[in-house]
Amino acid sequence: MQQAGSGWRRGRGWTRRVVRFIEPVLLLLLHQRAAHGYTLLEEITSYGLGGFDPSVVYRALREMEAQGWVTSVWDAQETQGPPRRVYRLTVMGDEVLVRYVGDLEETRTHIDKLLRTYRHHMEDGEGDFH
Amino acid sequence: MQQAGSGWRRGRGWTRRVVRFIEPVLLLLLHQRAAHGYTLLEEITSYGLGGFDPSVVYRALREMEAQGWVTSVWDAQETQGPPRRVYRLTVMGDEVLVRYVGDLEETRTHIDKLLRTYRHHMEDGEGDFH
DNA sequence: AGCAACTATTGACAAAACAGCTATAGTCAT
DNA sequence: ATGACTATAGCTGTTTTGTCAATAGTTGCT
Repeated sequence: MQQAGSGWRRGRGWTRRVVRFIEPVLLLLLHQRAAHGYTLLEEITSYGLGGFDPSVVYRALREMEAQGWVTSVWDAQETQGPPRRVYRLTVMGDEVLVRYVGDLEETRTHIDKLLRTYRHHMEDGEGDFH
Repeated sequence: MQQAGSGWRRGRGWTRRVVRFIEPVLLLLLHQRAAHGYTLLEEITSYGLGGFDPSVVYRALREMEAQGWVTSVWDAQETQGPPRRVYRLTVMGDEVLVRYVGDLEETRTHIDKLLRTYRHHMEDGEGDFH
């Protein structure tokens, strides 16, 4: 417990924002189209994720497959590089995505409330510290 | 790794939504007014937190005090029950709150993007699974 | 033929995050 | 005194998450 600065988010990786955010993001991307791990690795950057080690994505995919949310097959067409797995959403994965969406809507509601309360409190002339 | 149902959020506690969400919530509440741990424990429920063990809140408060974000004194007026600590935001805590707010705005942006993409994809007639 | 660069995947490890349980203790009403 | 309620702190175990290292196929140079 060091006292460096205000201690704001000391440490390394801070790409994470919401608990298990990578799962709904991957499910959504696979909901749109089947894809390889490497492709997904690039696409998740649009959701504020990424920048971290590829193993994070591959692990998430493997775990989701173990849960039955996605299936994978080796890509038939050997485009370039080693054989790649093509991940595809299952019906169960589709259901999980729906639940994740509902969950994230709730999360957004709470974040919104915090942000609104903060701004509202600021406007009341409490902007200056005590 | 069990296969119970779709495995949706199996386990115990799931009050958590955003990483370290309890910290900005506590900072915001203390920004509004100094308070006791027990009071805060009740107030955080409005932000989707709570339902968990009180030790979670007290631990968070102690850690934030160690970081210098809050200070505490024993309450002079012995209202009822054992002596209570009154927590108060420090200037540093105020700064950290500002950064947390910015961080949460960014988080909300990403959640919004996911939710928008999902709905947009649904409207395109992809509502039915494959 | 050899090697670097790129694509792809997996496993092991370490640290951070987090909640539950337990212990302690003061006050108040019965 | 005893149980209920308020209040705080310490310990422990699990989950989550990120980094590093290992393996390996393909392509393009040289």
